[in-house]
Amino acid sequence: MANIRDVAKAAGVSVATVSRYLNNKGYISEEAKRVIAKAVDELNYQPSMIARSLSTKQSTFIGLIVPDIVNPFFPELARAIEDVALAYGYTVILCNSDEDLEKEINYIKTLQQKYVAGFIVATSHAEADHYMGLDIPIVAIDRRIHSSIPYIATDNREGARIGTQHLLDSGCTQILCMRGPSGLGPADDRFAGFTDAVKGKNVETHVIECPFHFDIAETMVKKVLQEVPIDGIFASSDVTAAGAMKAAYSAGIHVPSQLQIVGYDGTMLASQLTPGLTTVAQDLYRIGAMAARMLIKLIEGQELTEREVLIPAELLIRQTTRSEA
Amino acid sequence: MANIRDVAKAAGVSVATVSRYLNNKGYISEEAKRVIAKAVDELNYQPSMIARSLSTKQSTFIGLIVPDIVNPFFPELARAIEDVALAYGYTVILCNSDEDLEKEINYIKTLQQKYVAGFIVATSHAEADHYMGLDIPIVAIDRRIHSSIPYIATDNREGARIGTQHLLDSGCTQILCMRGPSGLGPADDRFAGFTDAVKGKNVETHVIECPFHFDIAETMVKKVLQEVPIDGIFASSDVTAAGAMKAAYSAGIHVPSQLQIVGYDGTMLASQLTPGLTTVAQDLYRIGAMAARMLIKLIEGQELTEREVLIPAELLIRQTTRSEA
DNA sequence: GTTCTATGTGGTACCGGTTACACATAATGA
DNA sequence: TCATTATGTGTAACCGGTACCACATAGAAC
Repeated sequence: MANIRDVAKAAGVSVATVSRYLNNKGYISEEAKRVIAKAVDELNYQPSMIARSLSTKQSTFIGLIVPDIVNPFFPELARAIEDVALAYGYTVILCNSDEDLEKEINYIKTLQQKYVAGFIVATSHAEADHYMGLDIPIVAIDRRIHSSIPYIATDNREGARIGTQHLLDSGCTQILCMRGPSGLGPADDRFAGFTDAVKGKNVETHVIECPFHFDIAETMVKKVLQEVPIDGIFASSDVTAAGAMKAAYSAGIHVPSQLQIVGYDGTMLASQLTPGLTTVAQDLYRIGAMAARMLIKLIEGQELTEREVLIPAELLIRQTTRSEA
Repeated sequence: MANIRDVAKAAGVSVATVSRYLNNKGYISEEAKRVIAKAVDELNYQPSMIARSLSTKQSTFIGLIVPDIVNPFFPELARAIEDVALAYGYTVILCNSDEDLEKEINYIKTLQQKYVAGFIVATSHAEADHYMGLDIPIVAIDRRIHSSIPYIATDNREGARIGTQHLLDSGCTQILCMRGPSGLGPADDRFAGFTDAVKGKNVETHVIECPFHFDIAETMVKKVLQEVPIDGIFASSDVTAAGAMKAAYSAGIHVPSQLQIVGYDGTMLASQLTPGLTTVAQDLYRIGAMAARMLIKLIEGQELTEREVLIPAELLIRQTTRSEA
């Protein structure tokens, strides 16, 4: 592979001029541009990003740290991030943290060695110390890390309120709330939204704390259905809602005529279930895209207009609820 | 951040000795090791991978090119690749090609500039020219690129045969095969497996060609159900099977008593549907892990024992089929 | 005519590693 | 005893860019 000196020689100019040409920096005559362009083309020259990074101490890598890409919540986010990163000439590095603090710290260390330009992080650790020291831009998605770190997420509280309200509007009077793990920001927010919606209303509510896991959700709901009469479920994720649907099916309870269910997330899963799952959809793509744009702004030294962005959620009414009021 | 010269100075040795220490190469005295280790520790020194790459022309980046990470087939693959990459000190770069040749070529060019060590590619382009020239190791997954490129996939033909046979064993006599796009390797193989299973048997078969898309599958199956009597469906993906389930539901046809369905892939979706989808599971994690291990072998100059690996598929019997023979 | 500024170009130190080579010294073998 | 080999270390060129600085030249301003 040709290097910049080869190009300079072929074009009969200095490396400095070639470098200026490549970066559109400083003065270059039209004649020089012409002759360099020709040389670049003839030699099929591609500048080495590695050498450039070494020299500028900057790179075009973005580290994306997610708990687990297999969780259907993250691929769409990753996709959005990748799309805008590509548009701006960046490349994304995928890291699965498994919510493991040590693994996460390790990744950050490794990627720092590789000169990543910034991080987009979805994590839930209370300890954010390891993020504070490093002088690399960071944007948090889904879960807030620290007040000093820009943060983008769905307006979970309002989203959950809307979802629960829909259950109310559809005639539910005995509602089960499958809240997510307490202590986890988004899960807490959604639970708060649920509470907002039912407060003062004439409904009986039951609450269980359920991890975002299909099998566990199914088992827990099965048990609840045997013990308490329920005509509506607000699940704080599509996966747990799917578990609830399965539990209802096993118990011979028909959805939505006997039991109505609202999920949360708006993943593909919700649309592909039978019957289609009514869910509170997060605009995952928009969150990811915005996070990427913000990070790139930070990387390129621009000021952020907002440091905390809440994206509204949208209720997608499908077949697990009876929409007539 | 401290560099190697700082460490050398602090330890009172030369940079060459420090470099040898870092790479476990050549002779170093125990005394030198001790004093360097101390300096490294005190300065919290981390070698720059960028500088190392520039010098050695090697990197620890692996490019993973998939059509779309949102397709539930790929996250698990990506996860496996990332896991073994991490174990070997590599980092994976995520690229979505959208099956777009130009985008793919662009990615390859960009990543070459960034000195990636190798590629893992899931693509379906007939033209593999752009992969031939580059002297970077490549491993293909799911879809064969070229005879010269190592390839790992599920034994799709045998998998489809098993899945179809299960339908036969469960008493189906009028089977619809929802085959994938013709010309696409895995889809063709699965169709061949279907044909293997029904050949010479006393069954009536119908075949439709259906892209791996939920809505389209639903629409197509709805139409078929109106036109032909069917008691079994072999879908060549879980997503299309899910579409078929929805179509059956809309038509008031009960699964599995009136219609049995077998999917393909063994994604999360299959297990989270109600009723649970019987499916031919690919060991995605194993495919990914093996691909990564093969690629790393290639990168590190080792010989491959096998250049083509077919991983057996496994039938997961759930509730969309009646297992009694 | 002199000073200033805009335009254009080249030389080269530097980023932070690796490694070929030179040069020691001690131990081994003939 | 002398040649050979194993062990240990340092110097400096090199990887392929960037960018500071010096140095032209030409036209404008005074």
